[in-house]
Amino acid sequence: MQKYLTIYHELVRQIQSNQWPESTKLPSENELTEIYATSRETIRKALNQLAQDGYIQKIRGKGSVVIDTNKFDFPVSGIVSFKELATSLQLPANTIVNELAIIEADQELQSKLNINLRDSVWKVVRAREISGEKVILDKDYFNKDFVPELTREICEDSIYDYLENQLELKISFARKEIVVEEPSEEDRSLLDLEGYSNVVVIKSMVYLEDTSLFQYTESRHRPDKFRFVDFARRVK
Amino acid sequence: MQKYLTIYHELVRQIQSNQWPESTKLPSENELTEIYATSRETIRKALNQLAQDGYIQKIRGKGSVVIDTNKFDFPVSGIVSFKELATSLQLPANTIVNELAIIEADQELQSKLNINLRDSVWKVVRAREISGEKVILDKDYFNKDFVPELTREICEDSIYDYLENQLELKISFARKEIVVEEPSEEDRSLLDLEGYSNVVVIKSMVYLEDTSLFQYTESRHRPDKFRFVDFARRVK
DNA sequence: AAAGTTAACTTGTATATACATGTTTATAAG
DNA sequence: CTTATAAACATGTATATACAAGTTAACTTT
Repeated sequence: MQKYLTIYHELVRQIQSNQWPESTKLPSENELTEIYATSRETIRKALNQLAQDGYIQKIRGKGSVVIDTNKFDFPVSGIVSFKELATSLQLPANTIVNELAIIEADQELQSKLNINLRDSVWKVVRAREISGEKVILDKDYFNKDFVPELTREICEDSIYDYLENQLELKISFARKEIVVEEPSEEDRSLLDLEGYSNVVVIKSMVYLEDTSLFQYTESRHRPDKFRFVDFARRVK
Repeated sequence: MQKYLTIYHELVRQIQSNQWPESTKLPSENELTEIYATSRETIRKALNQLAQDGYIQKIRGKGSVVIDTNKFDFPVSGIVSFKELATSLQLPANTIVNELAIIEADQELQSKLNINLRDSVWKVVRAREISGEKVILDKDYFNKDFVPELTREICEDSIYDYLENQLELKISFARKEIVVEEPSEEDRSLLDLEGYSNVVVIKSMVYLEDTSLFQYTESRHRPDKFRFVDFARRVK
């Protein structure tokens, strides 16, 4: 593994375990250079990643200050599977597979997945139950060229785990859009909507390392259980 | 100005003006090194920033592929003032200042701004009108230690412009949270809610370069006019 | 005691080099 | 013509050096 990523993960672990508490400073770049027996540029790569991800603020002349990472605030930005999220938050979560089928792309899917009309597409509809309430409906569509096979077992566990570790797809980046919509008939029948008159919808187009678009997803949330947390930097 | 940022901005401009269309490749790092008469590391800094911001995908052995940047999709992630957003989207926008006052912090503000009870805080309430409809209510609170003075004129134009260019505050990063709430009485009276029974609320804590917290903001949106667009990378 | 100056230390930028690793193209062998 | 090999080229990582610029603390001067 790469040195700078190893150091990055080590420092993340240390910050999360409160070894460097909030508003204290990390060792200086020169000190870290000695601690990890490496060059300053390698340390700087790790520190810049920490700053990018909201763990530290680098201040010229002073050092790297640890900033408050609310450990229970889970960043829903980024690309994170439901299983990863549930595991990391220790949620009592459960997945119900409502539908698993190969369909032909209609005009809408055609544009969302950038394929031809009537191309084959995997459609997966899953309800996510948290503390016994069905509050999220995930509708996934996969270009069958990249995902030839899918089973109910995979969908009940983790599709991303299968894609990355079995199929060895390199999932790289996504464009996301969050909007509020009226619940569809499907939402009403598959979710415990409790009378809420809106759903929050996260629409994602997910790309592989070679920039090919392989997945379109709509994640439909009951509004009272929806929470999106983000870290942002002012652009220079 | 720094070379790598100059090159970054130049390449952003070129991509946005379609000089390098989507799914074509930028010149190689070595070619860019010659074009800009600089070192490869400097070029790589600029390219890594482009990748981070979703303009290109770097592929080892191949090159830097331009990825589709929907120019009309404005990223609401990041820290962007309403005026900057309206200008860049060429929106017919207008700001109405409903309230401008110095108040004493109550318990809630105390925790949101990390100050003492009864410390002085600027409170600004502004409705944002787009195409003649009041669809966003921005409630800003500023720690008076950092913002001693505010006028109605500043609030009608751009507070951020004033903070950065007049007061020379270095706005650096923010933690954001998006939730859906029931409209308050204030929302109902100051917005054109048109019967919508929810508002989307973006709560932000904004920090300066030296990690001091100086602003808390609630941006309250009518759900049909709310749209959040984001670019995300899968973490390694 | 207060103010100014310097020295040491911090992060930021730019450059250069070497090698690793993945991709493509041209060439040679069968 | 097909396959295998090698060369050229692409990005990725690690290291080293030099200097710029902001911060802090010690020291000197007044």
